[in-house]
Amino acid sequence: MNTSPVWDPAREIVVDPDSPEPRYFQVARQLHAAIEGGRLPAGTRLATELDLAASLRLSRPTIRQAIQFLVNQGLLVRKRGVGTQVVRTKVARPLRLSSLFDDLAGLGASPRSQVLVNQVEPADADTAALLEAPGLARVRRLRRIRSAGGEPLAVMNNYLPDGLVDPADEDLRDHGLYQLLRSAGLRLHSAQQEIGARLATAEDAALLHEQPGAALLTMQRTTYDETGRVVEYGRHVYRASRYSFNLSLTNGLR
Amino acid sequence: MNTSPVWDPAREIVVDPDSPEPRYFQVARQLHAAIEGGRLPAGTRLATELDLAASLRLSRPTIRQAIQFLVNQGLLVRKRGVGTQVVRTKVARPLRLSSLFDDLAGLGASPRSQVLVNQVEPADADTAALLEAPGLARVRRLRRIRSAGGEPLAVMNNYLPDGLVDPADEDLRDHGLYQLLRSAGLRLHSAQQEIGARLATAEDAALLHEQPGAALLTMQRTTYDETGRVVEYGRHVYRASRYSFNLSLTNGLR
DNA sequence: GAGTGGTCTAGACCACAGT
DNA sequence: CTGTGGTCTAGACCACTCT
Repeated sequence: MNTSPVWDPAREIVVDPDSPEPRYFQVARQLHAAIEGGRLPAGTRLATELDLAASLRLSRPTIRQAIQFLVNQGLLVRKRGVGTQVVRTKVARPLRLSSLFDDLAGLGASPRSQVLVNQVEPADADTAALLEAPGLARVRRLRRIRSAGGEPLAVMNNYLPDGLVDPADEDLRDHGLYQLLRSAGLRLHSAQQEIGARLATAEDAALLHEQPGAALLTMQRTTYDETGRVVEYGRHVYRASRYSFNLSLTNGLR
Repeated sequence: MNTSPVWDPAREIVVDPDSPEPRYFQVARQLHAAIEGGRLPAGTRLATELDLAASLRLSRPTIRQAIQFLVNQGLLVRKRGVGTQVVRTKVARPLRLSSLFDDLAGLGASPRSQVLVNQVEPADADTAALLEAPGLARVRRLRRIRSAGGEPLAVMNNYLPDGLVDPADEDLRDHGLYQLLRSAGLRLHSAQQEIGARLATAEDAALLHEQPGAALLTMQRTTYDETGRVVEYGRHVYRASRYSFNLSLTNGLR
């Protein structure tokens, strides 16, 4: 017995064949909105692919493309012989490679950066190795204090190959580094992160309004673009009393 | 000018149309192997989709499905009007939802668990809330010390709804919890993790061979199955001097 | 203009789940 | 058995990139 309701989308989803937006994406977007908006509650069974295709006057592959898009995001689950259901998990967003700035902005915490260092320097061998660019002559070094609500949260140190971006201090004050990199036309592809912990030194403590010996989170990250170049290397410390890393993971669970 | 070599796969990829393995997957698997094995070096341009289809005697949509599969994994990059290239990043695995046990086993560190608690208890209101099951009467509680190379690494506390699994202490000693859950037929779907840091209490210190006040990493995780049920909630502490979290992220970079 | 991936169609047969 | 999603084909036209 299956008592789950079946949702008929034909009344709610409208596809404009003349729109430049792909039809599969129009369907996926409106389906996504219906799920997020609660009009398609968790557990709802979708109409079959053939029914959807008939209702929306699209071919089945197009419908499948739309559904697959949402399955990849973890919003829908398909089972052969059974049907397609809305996943019951509340937040099913895939893990994003995000920056502290984006995270805080998403929370409405009005993040700010105080720029301590923003300059191009000769690259020593260690730094060049971290950027995986052995012959690199010059690097841009950034050192910022990130605050929210008037309280310091983190000290962030970044190294970038010279020439990628040339941000003014004001840019860094109001925008995340990732945002600036994307604006410069870079396509970020992947990153390696290492998250650890250590005790605050006297210098950490002074910058972060903590006591020496307080618990700090550390994060080191190397970010790559599509061509495999290192775009940025960062070493950051966060006040454990005021910050933690939150990850939403879907798919590929081992 | 484009000096990138173009790889002709016809010599290396063999598709058996009578195999139960889907054809698109046969192509994707062998392409994946060629990339991992170095026969398809980073930066190589693939033959066009039409050429591949002709060479392998498959239709273009099937070829596209194979390529899309690897694009989703971050191994290939497609650009309209240009072509498909092997990504230059070394490690482009998507972030996996993995357990400490899996991580250590992958490193050949021969992880072991000492089981301190493995029993079913009445569920109090707080625990039921953590498992998002308000009426829950009984929970299984686990408390384990995870060690590798004779040194303790972490103290792990888990809560599971009663009835999902009934592991013997020996199972827990030699297998990760995720492994046991999958063996029980559960399909893990997503998880929410929070990573933080704090100082070691006297109890932490005794269990982990650390000094009180040492830096510890903390991780809390809620794991969901496909139907949205909470499968497991865990609160763990790790010795920051001997452990850190390593994440490989691809796609969805913000 | 030539070549590439992006989208779309209208079918077909198969594998699996539930009855 | 019926219904579902999974796979596959052989075309078509469009949008973008580079020359």
